[in-house]
Formats: sequence, structure tokens, C-alpha cells
Amino acid sequence: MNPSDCEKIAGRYAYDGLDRIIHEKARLSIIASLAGHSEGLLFNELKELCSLTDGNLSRHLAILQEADLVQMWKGTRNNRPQTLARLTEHGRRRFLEYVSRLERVVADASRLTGQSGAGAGLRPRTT
Amino acid sequence: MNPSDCEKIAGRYAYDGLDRIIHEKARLSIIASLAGHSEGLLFNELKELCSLTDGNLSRHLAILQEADLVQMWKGTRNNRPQTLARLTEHGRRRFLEYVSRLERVVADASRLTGQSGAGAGLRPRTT
DNA sequence: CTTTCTTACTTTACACTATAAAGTTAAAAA
DNA sequence: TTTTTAACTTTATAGTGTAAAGTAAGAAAG
Repeated sequence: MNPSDCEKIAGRYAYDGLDRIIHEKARLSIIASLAGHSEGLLFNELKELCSLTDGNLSRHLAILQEADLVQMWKGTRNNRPQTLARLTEHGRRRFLEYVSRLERVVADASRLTGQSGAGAGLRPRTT
Repeated sequence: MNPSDCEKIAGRYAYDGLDRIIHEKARLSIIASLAGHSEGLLFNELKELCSLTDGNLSRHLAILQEADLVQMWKGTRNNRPQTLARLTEHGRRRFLEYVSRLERVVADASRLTGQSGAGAGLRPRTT
């Protein structure tokens, strides 16, 4: 196959690998935070790092836990309940997979630079 | 500020710049396709490249047009109506901006490689 | 020439989901 | 013992992605 042909194959830009659960902005924040902190992060640390509200963070963590991407640990610090969140090994792998797909998006985008278009003689839509 | 401190600042992983309109998977597909084809793409070409249904593509194109990221041109080929979609200059800029934020996500992720965690002596949650 | 078929979309209705407001539990302070 | 604060959880809602149904117009068939 001619290399330039791959531009035309069906699904070339479908980005199937962009895992829905990870792709959501808030959860991407959470997972990226956790990826950089293998020892885990406390609920409030995550809240700050990701600029999320309590309820929002709680819901997304539940979704991530459900999907076995994140593991939650309950404990106490200074007689206060504390929740520690950590990436699971599965979550780590899924995230790395996700990122490798992201890299393709970025690579596709670099193709944009330095292109200029030519008009096709069609009239602009009126509706 | 110590470089290692930036890991802790509030909002460090909020990824505010991840434009909601572009971030959506289907629209990211569409925009990336268009970014690589400055001459524009026909409705059916986009449909194929992004593996989207007619209705789906139509809705997302309308949203992108509304946001002035994509421009639509109506014309005819072989006595058949044809719609050509193209990135606007504004859309091109917003996409490049978006991609530069994506690159940060990818950069953050590279930090993941080669880290191993240590347990914190907390018990696994039971609920 | 008019009926059916195909093409190229658009509109609509539904199911899903992200979000924040309200609720809960328990320790600490007053 | 009442109030306040901390640390979440649950719930209600508004918003959104998706596919099924709908539309318009040219082409083919009879």
C-alpha cells in the first residue's frame, strides 16, 4: 500500500483506542495525577490538583473504581477519615495505552503545520 | 519556587485548556481529519474516516459550525448535493492550542514510566 | 409521466452522564 | 450537649452523544 493511501482508509481518524472512561476530562485529570504519584493521593490532594468539587471527585472516583482503574484505601489521619486513591496495575496499563493513542492524535496534528488550502469553487452555505 | 513544588500546586492537573468542544472523541476525529486536509473533506469522506453515522456526523458538524471551528460549503457534484467541511482559521488555532495542551498530558504521562509505589499501611476499603 | 429507489443529509427522541446541591457521619470545639 | 467542621456520598438535574426516523431531490423503472 502506498503510504499516502493510509490517509484515506476508513476509520483512519476514528481514534477507537481513546478509552471513553479515561478520555473524560475530569477523569483524565485524576488518572494523570495518580500516574505521577505512585504512592497514591489523598481525596483532598486530588481535589486540589484537579480543581474538582467534592461530589464531582467522589462520583468520578467511583466510576474509576468500578472500572478497576483506581483502587481506594480507607484509613485515618489525626482521627479523621482519609481516603487514598491509587492507580491499579490494570489502570496503569490502560492509561499508557490511552496515552499512546493520544500521541497519534498529536502526531496527526503536526501534519497540520505548514499547510495552506486552496478553494474548491463552491458557494458558502446560506442556512 | 522549587521545581518539584509545581507538582503540588492547585489545579496542576486540571487541564483547563482541554477545550470541551474539541475534546469530545467524535469531534476530535473530525477536526483531526480536517486538519490533515486543508482543502476540506466531503461529508461522506468524513463519515468514512471517522467511522460515524450520518446523523452523528451531521450533529457534530453543526456544533463545530456553531462554534466557528468548521465552515460548511454547499455545492453539487454529478447533480448531487455535496457538503464540504473545512477548518476555519479560528478552528485551526483552537486545535493547535488544544494539541499543545494534549502534549502536556503526554509529557505528564511519561513521568509514569519507571515508578514503583510503596504501600501506606492503610486497609483496603470494604464497601 | 408518475411511482419507486437511492443519495445525502437533518431532525428528533432517548439514554447516558457530568455536575453541583443537598445529605450523612463522626470527631472536635464551644 | 449543642454547634461546628471535615470528609466524603447521594441525589436531582441539566446537558449531550447517538441512532432511528424523517426530508428533499435527482435517477431509474414501468
